[in-house]
Amino acid sequence: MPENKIHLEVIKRLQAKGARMTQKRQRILKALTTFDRPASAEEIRERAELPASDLVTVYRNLEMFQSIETLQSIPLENGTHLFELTAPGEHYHHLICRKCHNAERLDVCIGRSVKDKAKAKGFSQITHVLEVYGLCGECEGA
Amino acid sequence: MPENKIHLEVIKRLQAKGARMTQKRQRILKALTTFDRPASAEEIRERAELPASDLVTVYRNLEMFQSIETLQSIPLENGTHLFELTAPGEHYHHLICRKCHNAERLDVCIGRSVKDKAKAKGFSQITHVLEVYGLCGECEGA
DNA sequence: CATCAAACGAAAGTCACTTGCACTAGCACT
DNA sequence: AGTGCTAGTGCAAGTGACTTTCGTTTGATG
Repeated sequence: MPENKIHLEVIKRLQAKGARMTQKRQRILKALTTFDRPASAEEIRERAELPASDLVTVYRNLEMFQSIETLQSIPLENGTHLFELTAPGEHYHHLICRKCHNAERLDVCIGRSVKDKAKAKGFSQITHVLEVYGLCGECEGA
Repeated sequence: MPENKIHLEVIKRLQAKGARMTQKRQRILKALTTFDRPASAEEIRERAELPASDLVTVYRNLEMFQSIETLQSIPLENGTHLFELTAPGEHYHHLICRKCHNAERLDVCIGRSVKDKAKAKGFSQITHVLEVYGLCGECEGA
């Protein structure tokens, strides 16, 4: 999805929630579009050229983007997260280097069968996480 | 696997690492065998009848059990973890209520295909996480 | 342009987990 | 059984990724 279209879709979804498109929000969104891999909150803050004190604003906006289903949070093994823009309502799975945090998408998804199973057991509001961790070729030697 | 056999297997694996079977370690291991679902570090501490100040010992032992591949750490959406004994070298996937943290095992595993893909991309020491979150029937109403 | 809730900013708080260090206790070897 | 080595423990303090509070600013709407 081209950056421009993402932008419009986000605005539409924000309005539907009674939320606004502010300057900071735009900068954070724009920064997100420049990454070719999932990034940490701190990396996003830097890329958006916001001062360190604005990390709180970054977190609040990441939460907002998640709530309108255009951002995905990817858990790392140490309990922290990386973030990545998604097509509205979509999500992806990744192969992530546990050292350098480089990540690429994996074309596996077990969403359907898993969702059916969970529903059959009386669960609602079902989400799932599937991430693969390892050491990439470059990090293995070091 | 019966509790007794787990115990022996754990001792064997500890010895292979030059680690000891101490009293605290035994209590924590025993406590782990009494859960029928993954538990938090704090729950494990209580079940092992250790004082609050011994939470650090619990964490250290959980780490040890993970290193000998008899314990699995299950990430929750909020960045915390639940822990569960496993058959040596095995791991499981779960359907977890994001409110009450009740969890049951799911008989899905994508380990093989995922591992092959990751290896093909030059990764080593590959692990993966697959967890399904939702609201269970009981928690949905509340 | 006025209004007013959404968003922001600074500072302080939370909480799961980790670390440093002095003390204790398994285990191997007499 | 005793002794020495080193893993393990206990306490206290530290870490770090978020979260909350509250007064101020700002963007959409009329």
